[in-house]
Amino acid sequence: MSAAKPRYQELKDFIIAKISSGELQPADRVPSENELVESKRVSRMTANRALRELNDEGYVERVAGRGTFVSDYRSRSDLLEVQNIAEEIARRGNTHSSRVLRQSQQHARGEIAKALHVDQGTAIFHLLLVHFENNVPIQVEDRHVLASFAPDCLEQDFDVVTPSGYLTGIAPLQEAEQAVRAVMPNEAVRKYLEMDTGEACLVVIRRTWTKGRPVTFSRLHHPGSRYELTGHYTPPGSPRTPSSHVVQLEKLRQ
Amino acid sequence: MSAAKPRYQELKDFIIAKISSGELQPADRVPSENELVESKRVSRMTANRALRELNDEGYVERVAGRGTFVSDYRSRSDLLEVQNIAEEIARRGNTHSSRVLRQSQQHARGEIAKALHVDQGTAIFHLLLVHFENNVPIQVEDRHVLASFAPDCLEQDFDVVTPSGYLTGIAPLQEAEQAVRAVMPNEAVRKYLEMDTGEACLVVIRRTWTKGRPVTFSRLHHPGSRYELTGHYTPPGSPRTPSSHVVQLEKLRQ
DNA sequence: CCTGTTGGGTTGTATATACAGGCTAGACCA
DNA sequence: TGGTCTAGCCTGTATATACAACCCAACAGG
Repeated sequence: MSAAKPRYQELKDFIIAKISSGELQPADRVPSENELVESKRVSRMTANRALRELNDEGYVERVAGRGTFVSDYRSRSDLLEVQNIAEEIARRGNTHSSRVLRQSQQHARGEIAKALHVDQGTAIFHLLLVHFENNVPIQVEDRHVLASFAPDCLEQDFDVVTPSGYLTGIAPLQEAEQAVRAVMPNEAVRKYLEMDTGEACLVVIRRTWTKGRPVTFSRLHHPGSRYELTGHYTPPGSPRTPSSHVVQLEKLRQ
Repeated sequence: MSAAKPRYQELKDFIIAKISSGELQPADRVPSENELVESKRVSRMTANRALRELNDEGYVERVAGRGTFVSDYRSRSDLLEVQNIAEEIARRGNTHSSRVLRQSQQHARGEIAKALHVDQGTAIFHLLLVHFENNVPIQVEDRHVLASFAPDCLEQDFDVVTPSGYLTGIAPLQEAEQAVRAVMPNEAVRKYLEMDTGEACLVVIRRTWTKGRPVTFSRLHHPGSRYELTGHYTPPGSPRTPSSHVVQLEKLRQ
């Protein structure tokens, strides 16, 4: 039922389509609220909501008294929305594959128990994976999953892991926290990623949540020379309302 | 003129205050739209806008038919909003100081000219700084500022840099892009940060914008073992509307 | 030529009203 | 006792209307 889409959302999509197709370029003028009222037969409040949300999301800039203009906020940064390594690789036109190095059931301890909000000793399913981009090893993933969320893990053969980055039975990334740190890789990671000795490693520590509970805890190792991690930072009080400050500095727990 | 604050914003602040004071705990019920209409004497649309924006910003969760509830989204992550190293250090109760190692005028080349959207050869003011936390060197900053935005830089003595992380005459961070990569530090950085050989370095590449134009380009070097960079990732299609996915993986330009 | 005014267009906010649809507790019935 | 139904509350959306503040260009007067 496509009619279920709210009209303000249809308006937003209409304008986003014009921007992403290039019909509207950065700094171009976007139809005013009253123009949308006439052309799209909506009330001014509906047009207002559509344009305001597009402003909040960084697509356009609104200036009281002048009008609404396409923002170059998004084009300033060529950040891509990357949900997982497989999508990122696909976006580059390359092929993704992965292989399971180890699978076992373990008991949660220390950092992992804490991250998953469970007691020490809770059953955890552990996977060690390598992801390939065009058959070049590009990421070593160390994934810990709450066994209660993946009860059939040990029975299955994970010779090929689902490329979208989640195990069978686990919902795709709905929400995730990530932290990055620079470390020197251990022997195994260096071997699998074919890294030079002395080359630093960028480790993404990712925790995913399902229905309000943490269910996976992963360490994603990348060759530091090949990848970087980027984000966007908008301090509070800046013109854009959603608090989308994103990249932050924190002291490591000692 | 404090009366200039819109009523929907006053409503939002009122509820945020209750949440941050602890009067409202996660999963507690937030007054419904109609209750706010009565108690705060606003129209239902105004109450709706306040609650909807609080939902978009992750403070509350709304369920049609049941009500509005305090979210634990923010308490899940202990991320801090960090605008600059000085604020971060102050937040920990430590004292920040910094020292200028070098100051000079240079000409923009390559990466810096591109980042600042200027032609090769444009005048650039360059600073090399060390930041200290309780007199422990903790960050080496390599800052490039458009000379046209800081015309009096060379005349001044920057023996102590303004701790808020900006030069005299430059507005504080209004908007910034950051990228992170793991590298091995060069001799100077290693020396100033008192790092071990072989210890990786986490480099934040930061570009700040003022009035829509990039004005500074910095490299912030941290000892990889002491700091980490964290962010929050919310994939598109997730319940919260603002596209605040923030931490992303990108291939380095080769 | 310069300056001050004014009018029309634009966004920002606020209200009153209306209907649709989800959810739940309690009434009601078998 | 147990299942079903409904009234009432809640959010989600949409419209019509109103006023304030802002911006800019056109115009009038010195």
